[in-house]
Amino acid sequence: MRRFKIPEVTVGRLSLYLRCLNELEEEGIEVVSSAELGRRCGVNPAQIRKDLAYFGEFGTRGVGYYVKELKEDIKRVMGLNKTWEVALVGVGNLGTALLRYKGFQRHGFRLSVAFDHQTEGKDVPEGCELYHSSEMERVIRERGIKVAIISVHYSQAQQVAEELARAGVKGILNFAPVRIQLSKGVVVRNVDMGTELEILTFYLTMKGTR
Amino acid sequence: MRRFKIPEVTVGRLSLYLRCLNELEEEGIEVVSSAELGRRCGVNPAQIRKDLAYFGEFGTRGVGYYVKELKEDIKRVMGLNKTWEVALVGVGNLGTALLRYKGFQRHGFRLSVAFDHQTEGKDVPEGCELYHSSEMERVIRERGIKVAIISVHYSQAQQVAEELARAGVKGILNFAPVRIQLSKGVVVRNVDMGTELEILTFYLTMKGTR
DNA sequence: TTAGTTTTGTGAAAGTTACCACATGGAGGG
DNA sequence: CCCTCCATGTGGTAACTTTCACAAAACTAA
Repeated sequence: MRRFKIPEVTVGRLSLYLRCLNELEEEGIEVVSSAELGRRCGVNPAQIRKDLAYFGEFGTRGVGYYVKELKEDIKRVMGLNKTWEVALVGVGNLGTALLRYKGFQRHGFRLSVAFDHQTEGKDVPEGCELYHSSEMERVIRERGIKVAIISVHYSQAQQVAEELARAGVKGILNFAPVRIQLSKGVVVRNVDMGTELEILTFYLTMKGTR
Repeated sequence: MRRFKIPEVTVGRLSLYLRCLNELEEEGIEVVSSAELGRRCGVNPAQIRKDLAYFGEFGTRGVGYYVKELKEDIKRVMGLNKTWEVALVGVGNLGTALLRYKGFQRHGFRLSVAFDHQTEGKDVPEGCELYHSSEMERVIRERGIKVAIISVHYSQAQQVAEELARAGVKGILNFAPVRIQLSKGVVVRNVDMGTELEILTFYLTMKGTR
């Protein structure tokens, strides 16, 4: 079974496995079974094996998976064996926090450029260059950046996304509470914190909390 | 068809419909069909009707849905007809940004207390009180807060979650890159920005970008 | 009242995703 | 070398989600 249509849930779990494998490696564990991995990250063992089977055969029957190897295999499959340059658009509260967020680096992402309508008085971390929005298309095109984060006001998100697409960006992580509509060719993922909280309160309300 | 087990995707879409209904209301549109609503938020009309059917009959055949009514119905179903007090734990980069994020208020959430190990020199917005972590369990219990956001370092997330659960919190929105494990009775939702970016690069890699 | 139009609510089909259960094959011991 | 043990890889099935398609209902107009 090899690379056809991979469900999104599977890809999300790969990322989860990766994190878990990193922990195992830190603990000095060299081999892990799908049963143990499943226990650790709360996924059914058969599920794990099926997920991995989309991409090849990584395990050894009767033994399990070699932690280091599997980790590298998943990274390769997900395109994480190289560093990705990422552009961030919208250096407000959230944008600033994202720029300073250490987690991205750990995953092999480098937020190397940021854009805003207002560059005065904005403080970006070292290694990141701040440009005025009017330079966005040019800079992104010149650097060949393929991934961008949108953290602008929701009223501008759609427009910014379209501009990013024109500049050659192929993947967008959108924090604005809007479902961005783009012609295909660009992958958009939405992180909507308002919705997340609402899903939470829904379940609390169902269970009669409060 | 009425309240049994509601799929999580359905709940997420309810939140989406709500946002769309707000826009319709602002535009002065009073009635909307599932077809039009579906077009606007990119969801199949039958899907919308099925989603709503879990909770009752809100439409009028041959007419559609009254925007204002449906909005109120969805808000009621999701428990959004009242304000929820929310506690935030971990006032670092991300925590600070979340405290200042205006989006939560719009959805009827009030971040009224924040906790951190280090309260000196932290600047929280008006209307929000900052306490030392050692006070967390007491303050949350006294105020009867049921919802919390975790934005601490991942190494502390599990422990904080357990403490929150002891304090009576029933819903947790976790921004730390860890799958929190709690005995049932508490709903946990994870927002993992690293994973989101990884899913993005996976699809770019598949499509041969770069 | 009746005929015509429109859009809901929903049973059933189609399409996905998760899980079970077991044959398969590698590893190690005797 | 063979036999046993063990965990993978996978066919089949169950569970769940989405979509189709149409009867039922409401509104309109004559």
